Amino acid sequence: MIARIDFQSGVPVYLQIVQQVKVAAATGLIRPGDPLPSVRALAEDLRINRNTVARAYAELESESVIETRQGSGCFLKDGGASPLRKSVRSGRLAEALDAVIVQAHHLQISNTELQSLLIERLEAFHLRQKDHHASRD
Amino acid sequence: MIARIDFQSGVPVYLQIVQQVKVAAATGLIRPGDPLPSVRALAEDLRINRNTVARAYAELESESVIETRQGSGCFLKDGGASPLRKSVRSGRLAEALDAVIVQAHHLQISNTELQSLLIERLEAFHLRQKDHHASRD
DNA sequence: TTGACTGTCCTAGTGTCATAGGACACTTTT
DNA sequence: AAAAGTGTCCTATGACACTAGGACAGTCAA
Repeated sequence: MIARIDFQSGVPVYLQIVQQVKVAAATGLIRPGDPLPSVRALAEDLRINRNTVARAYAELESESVIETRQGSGCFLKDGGASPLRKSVRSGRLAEALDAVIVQAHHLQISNTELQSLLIERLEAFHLRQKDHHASRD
Repeated sequence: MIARIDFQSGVPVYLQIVQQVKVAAATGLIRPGDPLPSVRALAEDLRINRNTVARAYAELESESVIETRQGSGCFLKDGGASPLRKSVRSGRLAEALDAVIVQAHHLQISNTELQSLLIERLEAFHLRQKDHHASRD
């Protein structure tokens, strides 16, 4: 199962799918070339409408995360050179980080704690990557 | 001016106001006890409806960022002890960081670059804080 | 008290999200 | 060629979020 939907969260279902596919790609649960579940199959698993899954996949394709081939399915793209310039990519990430910094302030979490937490989460991610790698052998 | 609205972004206007008030509070542009612009005044400045501002302020009050007094106005609260336990607060921040990590992966930005960028943004924040502090003297 | 300010409630219009099902084009397997 | 799988497009519908304007309620100073 590639995704779990939280209907209480208020986050649109199709965006939850988008995010979780990205996580699966980032952790190596799915790899470049791997097929994603078919639109109908995933819709049935999650008990949602085909069109909701289709919308998520369309969004992922527009972000160059996946590739869809009419009639055969959707596949994870290999993360070859991003179409965006480095400065643009850094800028986007900077915006996200700024938001996290503000959130940390209101959660009364210090800058050093924030940095430690980032390292901790990065290590957690690395563990998941190794885990997925091991289960392929 | 405490906020600028981007009508193209797709982010609800009231959430943009919420976020920017939090930024203003975090950087010290406004301080505990300071009055916020009145609902009508800010609405006129931003050329949006009163209720949109009112909703933003209601959201900020529910998060204990500001305090509203019927008839007299809205004021920034002092960041006294958060009602949430430390573990809950760390957990929330961890979720936000996880999202950033995934985003970084798809932007092809390495872990070390991510850590450097965080430090860079923290320093930028610190500069803004000192700047606002100086302009009060 | 009066007037001008404050925030708040109520109702309505507009758009988005998700659901639903039918029809279509394409690919792969039989 | 036929069947079964794939993604895509279309329309309709219901629920909810967002924005907006009018009316209302509390506060403060002249």
